[in-house]
Amino acid sequence: MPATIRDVARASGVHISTVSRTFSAPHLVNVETRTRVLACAEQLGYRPNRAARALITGRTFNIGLIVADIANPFFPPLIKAAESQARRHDHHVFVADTNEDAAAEEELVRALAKQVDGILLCSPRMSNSLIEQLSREVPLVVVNRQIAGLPAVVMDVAQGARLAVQHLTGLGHRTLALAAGPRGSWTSKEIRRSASAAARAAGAELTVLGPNPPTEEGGLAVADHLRAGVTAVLAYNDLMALGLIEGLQKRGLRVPADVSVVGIDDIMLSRLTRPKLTTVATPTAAAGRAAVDMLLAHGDDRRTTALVNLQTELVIRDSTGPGPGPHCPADPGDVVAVPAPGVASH
Amino acid sequence: MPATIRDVARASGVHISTVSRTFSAPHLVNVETRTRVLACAEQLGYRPNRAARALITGRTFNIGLIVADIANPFFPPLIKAAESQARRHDHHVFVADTNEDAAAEEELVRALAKQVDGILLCSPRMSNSLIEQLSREVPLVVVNRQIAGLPAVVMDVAQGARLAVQHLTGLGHRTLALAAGPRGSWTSKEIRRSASAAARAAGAELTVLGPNPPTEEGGLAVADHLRAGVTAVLAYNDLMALGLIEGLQKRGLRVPADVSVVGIDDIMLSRLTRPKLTTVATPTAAAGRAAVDMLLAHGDDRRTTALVNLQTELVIRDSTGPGPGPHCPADPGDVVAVPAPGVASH
DNA sequence: CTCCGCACTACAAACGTTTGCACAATAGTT
DNA sequence: AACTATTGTGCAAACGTTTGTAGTGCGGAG
Repeated sequence: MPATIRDVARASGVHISTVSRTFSAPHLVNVETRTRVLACAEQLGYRPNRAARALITGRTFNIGLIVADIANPFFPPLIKAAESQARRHDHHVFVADTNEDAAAEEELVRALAKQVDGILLCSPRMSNSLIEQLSREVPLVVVNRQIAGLPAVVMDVAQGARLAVQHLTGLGHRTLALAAGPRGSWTSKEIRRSASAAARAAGAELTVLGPNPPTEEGGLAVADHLRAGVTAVLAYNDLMALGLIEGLQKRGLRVPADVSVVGIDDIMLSRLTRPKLTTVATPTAAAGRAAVDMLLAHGDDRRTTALVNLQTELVIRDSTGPGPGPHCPADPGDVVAVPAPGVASH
Repeated sequence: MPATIRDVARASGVHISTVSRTFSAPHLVNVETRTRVLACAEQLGYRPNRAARALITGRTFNIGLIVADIANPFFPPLIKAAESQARRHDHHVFVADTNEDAAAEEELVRALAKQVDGILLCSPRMSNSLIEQLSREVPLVVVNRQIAGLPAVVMDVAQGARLAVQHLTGLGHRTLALAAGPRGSWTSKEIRRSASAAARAAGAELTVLGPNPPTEEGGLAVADHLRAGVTAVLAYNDLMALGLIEGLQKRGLRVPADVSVVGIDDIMLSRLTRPKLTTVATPTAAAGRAAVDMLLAHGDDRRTTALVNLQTELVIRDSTGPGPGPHCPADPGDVVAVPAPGVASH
């Protein structure tokens, strides 16, 4: 029923190859035949069939986007940005949700592989080796994970975690806890590493609680396992931080009077809660755009296994306050900006 | 480079058609050849090329999902549910975001049409007639809009709005306002109609403010235009309600002591804010599942232009309190349950 | 006048599948 | 013994494109 290239050819009295070229290589066809063809195409409502085109060119003009959990407010801005950037390159986006399940990730990558020109793997929970193997089957850009030899976009959560810990120790907190994220999360490892180092450097104690599911419930659970004496907690993400606050308040502790809480991500949510959450802002939209750009540039120049490292920023709101120790203002110091390629230009 | 059906045929010493049938009609091929073929396929890492299959069968095993704004927390649970339901039917999901723009909707439907077996159009802003026209080009299921003759899944926001208004008038509020949603939203019209009727029935006054963008900012703006004397506001959605509360507090008004606020949607967010939001819960996940089921059943039996009307529910939390008038407990009355097909069975 | 190059277009072979049809071989009826 | 089913497989056409190659007609250079 829908018009094909053949219908257009018949209507305009040319061969199908001429119609094809009218769309894919206009400069090769005489201007007056071209306009005639275009007119017929327009009138018949002809739209090239991408499946057929993909079959012969091998390019689908689709990209896959695999996330751990769409319902986690961290992802939608990233998805949205990736999508609009993809559209700018005339691509469409398949979104898939793994429910934080490593096995589902592998299956989805394989299922999507044939239908897309490449896949954005966001916050993967798979092993590095599996990711490397998959990247041989389909172009891959990894987001929120750094793997040697693979193109990746990461947010500098290490820097963010350090700033957060410095902020807390600067406020006089000496006994800190880290509510870690899920097993398999590179980000969680980074945060742990960096937060531990920063605490040690400031002469504070930091105990790690976890792994936890990166959700409100995960944060709630942490509240129950918090040792007495802990006066400040850094959470793997905002959702956990909010759950944690909820849990602390349920137990009669006040935030930030009794316990300070810092999140990571700066989801929209965090501006609306009471107290407003102090958090490490991650540039998720920029990450989405940068990842798409890398994926689509990848074809031109496959050697470039680039790494984009996006700067994070500490946003101080109302969930952190002075601790028991001496108060010394944090040193905003050595923040290093690494602009994302393809982001600056827009 | 990737193995094709031909490679498998060669390896297992049969014709390609036999390989094809091994996957698409296993009962037609001898069990021992079948196992041999499957073994070869497995070993070669063969995965059928969906584009090629789509070309000849006309079925892509993909569905499109078009939403107004992924970053609006209302949508992710719907997307997630739709996706997992689609996967249960061996389908994948294209997600597209229109940025609340009617023109983008049309373009996206057309662009996706050839790549999918059908499209879920969520909260469309287009005109009815345009939607009807598009539904002739590609199978469509509309979510959050009721159009005669088209399959649709709607949430019974009319009922929800009525319950909300009854709740407020029952608390003694006499001067109400409705913060309307965006132009072109069927849901907003429904809410307006129903809320007005309910207010009239209770002898209360209800003024409509809007249209507004369905965002936090939209709600913030409404706070500035609120007439003195209004003691209760029903918002088009939770995001606006939260923005509204923010705005009211900025102006020194307390919620619910001075003004009561009710939202619609019950996004996760609403449980975490202070005060916790009283809201009309909409079963978004059920809607996503039901819509997918309708779309995929649609092929079997094209005559059934079904309508699924999902029940909503008033969730009373902390953002509503007594008004100036006499307090009379609301009548929970005539709540009608319309279970979604395909939901009950899972 | 001939030959070359140029601009344009037609032809046909692919891309990886599915599927109606024909054929062979086997088993079951008369 | 010659039939008819039945089962399994091969053959080839189709799906809607792209693209390398060949062919046409033309203008200009020699």
